[in-house]
Amino acid sequence: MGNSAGESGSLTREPLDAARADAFAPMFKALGDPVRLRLLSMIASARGGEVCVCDLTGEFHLTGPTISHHLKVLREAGLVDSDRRGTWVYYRMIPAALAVMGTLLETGIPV
Amino acid sequence: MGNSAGESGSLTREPLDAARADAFAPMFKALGDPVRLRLLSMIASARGGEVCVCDLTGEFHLTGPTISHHLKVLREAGLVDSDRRGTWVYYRMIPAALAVMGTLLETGIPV
DNA sequence: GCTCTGATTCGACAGTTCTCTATAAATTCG
DNA sequence: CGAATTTATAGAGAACTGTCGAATCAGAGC
Repeated sequence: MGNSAGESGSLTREPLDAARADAFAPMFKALGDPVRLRLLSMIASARGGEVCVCDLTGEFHLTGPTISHHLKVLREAGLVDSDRRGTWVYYRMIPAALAVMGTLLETGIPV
Repeated sequence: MGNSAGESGSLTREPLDAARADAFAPMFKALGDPVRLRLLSMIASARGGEVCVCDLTGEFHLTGPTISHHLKVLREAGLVDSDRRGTWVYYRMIPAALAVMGTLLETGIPV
């Protein structure tokens, strides 16, 4: 890839350059809202690897359009993908995205 | 700790409840800005474990107050801590915070 | 085709955020 | 003390965000 921020990609190894920061920040930003964090968690932990929007909406005291908006933010951040099957729309996680973020946050300190 | 979201804490294991989402979202939100992502990276990767604000400011095309604002956001999110020694203020990472976030993002899928 | 249901888009509004300038606080040094 | 330096706070303005209600789009089934 030829980047200058280390192959491990960890934030703690060396300073992130501006271009990479611009690329990664939107992912963190997408998770920076409690509703989206729960949505992603529901999607990521769903049995079968995907979940219907109809099963997400009821878990929040929010209208459909608002849930739809948050799902769009997650989608545009590259964290999830969706596809329609008949009447319903199913969302699934993009595992590589979470992996990238997780790698960025590695401290090298055992938890 | 007696939580209901699993000891591993991973987002992918089971859905995050609202209270935990409220607790964790601000950390992600704090990293959701490219300037703060770079600031945290500079702080986290600094030799000696800490860095003087005077060494951060020059790396951005932003005024001092703006950098100060972003550092405050990182501090209030619990990601960094600061202390003044003489004229200068030094910031250092709180490693446990990054570890918590990293654990949340674990997919169980080897990178 | 018409209607019903599920999901998204549109338009609006209150609240928040990012940035700046100006000012203030903390500390050192003469 | 007074001046210089470094960092933080206060206040303001433009831009963005989260939420809603209304309208629209996509399919299923009569």
